[in-house]
Amino acid sequence: MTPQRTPKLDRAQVVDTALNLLNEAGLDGLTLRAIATRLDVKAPALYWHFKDKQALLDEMATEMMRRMTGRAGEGPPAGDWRESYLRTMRTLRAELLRYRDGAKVYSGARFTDTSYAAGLDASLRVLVEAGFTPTAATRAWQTAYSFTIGYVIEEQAMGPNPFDGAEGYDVDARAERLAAHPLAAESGRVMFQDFDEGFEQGLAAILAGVEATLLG
Amino acid sequence: MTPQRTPKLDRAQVVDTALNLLNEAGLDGLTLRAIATRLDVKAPALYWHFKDKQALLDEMATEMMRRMTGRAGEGPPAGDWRESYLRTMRTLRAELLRYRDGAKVYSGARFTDTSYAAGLDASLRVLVEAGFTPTAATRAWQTAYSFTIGYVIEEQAMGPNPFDGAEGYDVDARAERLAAHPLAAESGRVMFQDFDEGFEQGLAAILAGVEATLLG
DNA sequence: GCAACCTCCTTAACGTTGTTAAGTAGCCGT
DNA sequence: ACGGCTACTTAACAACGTTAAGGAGGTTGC
Repeated sequence: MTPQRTPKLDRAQVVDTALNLLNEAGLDGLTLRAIATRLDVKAPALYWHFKDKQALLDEMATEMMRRMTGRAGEGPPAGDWRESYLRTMRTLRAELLRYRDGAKVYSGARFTDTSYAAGLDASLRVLVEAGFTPTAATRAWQTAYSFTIGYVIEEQAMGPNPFDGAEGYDVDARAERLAAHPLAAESGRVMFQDFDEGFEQGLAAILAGVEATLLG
Repeated sequence: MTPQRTPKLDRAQVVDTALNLLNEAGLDGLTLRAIATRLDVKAPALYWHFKDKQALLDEMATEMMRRMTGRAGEGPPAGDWRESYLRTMRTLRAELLRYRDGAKVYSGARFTDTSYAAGLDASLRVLVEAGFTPTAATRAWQTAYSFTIGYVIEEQAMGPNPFDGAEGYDVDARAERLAAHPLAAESGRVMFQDFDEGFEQGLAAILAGVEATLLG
């Protein structure tokens, strides 16, 4: 009589639904009851599959990471280490941007398995084969990684929201408030307007600096 | 008879108490009721001074920023732009590290006034006077800023907690799990062990890269 | 000298959240 | 046919952010 309910529920299905809901409702709207309703289930049912909400968030972050490393292998093989390095970080940013508050969810979580290790290992190996010591390769990776996370957090907090139609930070109003500090006022237009360019220029600078200071 | 209650309560006092509580109880423990109890007041009283909890968090972030820019002017005057750039970011990191979950609180908030503008303007002016265009100066600043925020978020999530005695991420256990990926395994020891060095090396790389790619 | 008023707080309560306890329908092996 | 596991439901709890209503205490107007 009831239309037909999916007979079982598994972790992957919960995670997928939660990621979809994240995009539509944001991190605030991502409640266990809302997720459960989408799955045609009551909230406590989720506790059969996850220890608590944080475990679900951790699994969501892990799934984001899996999709990211899955995507990193696509396309023509990267030429030198520079191309590989840029591509890894661009893919990371793109994946974080695919979800509303993606960077916040991602940075607040711990991975639930070691599936990230293969991708990380491959990225580091490219650097080591190009002449970096293992330590220097790690520092190079970590530097661009931290930059990307920090950048996207700011971007998702301040930029226009592609999921609902929310406007971004009002840079003109900001510039007016800061009229007494012309450089600071103008900088808002640079920082909060073209996020792609800001990311690319920052990443290019880091690449150049890593090459100059960390490559043996 | 009662020991003596401060007769009035003002925003600054609330913010100061909240920042202290943040260090002792963490972001999870930072509830309006807990803050109010410390101030010898009931929770709804806080709504007289702040529109809602986010407004209090915004004010806390603004206060952190004020303490940071206040501290940035100390010490001998910076020599060249490089020293100024490094000092600004080191001060930012140090201030974020002074509070438990400091980077999370800071990055999730919007400033409540324009008091940050003077410090930002000064930092940018140093760069412009050194030959950066205003746009390039902004990008240079933004790159190191994003890196610092992202780095400290990771640092406070994974590192040992100086406030309670919580141990950091178990790097040896991690290395064991990742035995199949030796570079990834070893990288954990580099990334999660000496956070000061990781920050300094990343910042040095960014400085060099910014000089090479953004300085006219 | 008293009433009106504003400031700043309290008491009480509401709706929502994550989470736990206890029970139950369906299936599976024996 | 029966016990037991799996996967859920119903009911409830404590804690949270927040709002409504009211009250104590000083200040002002007349």
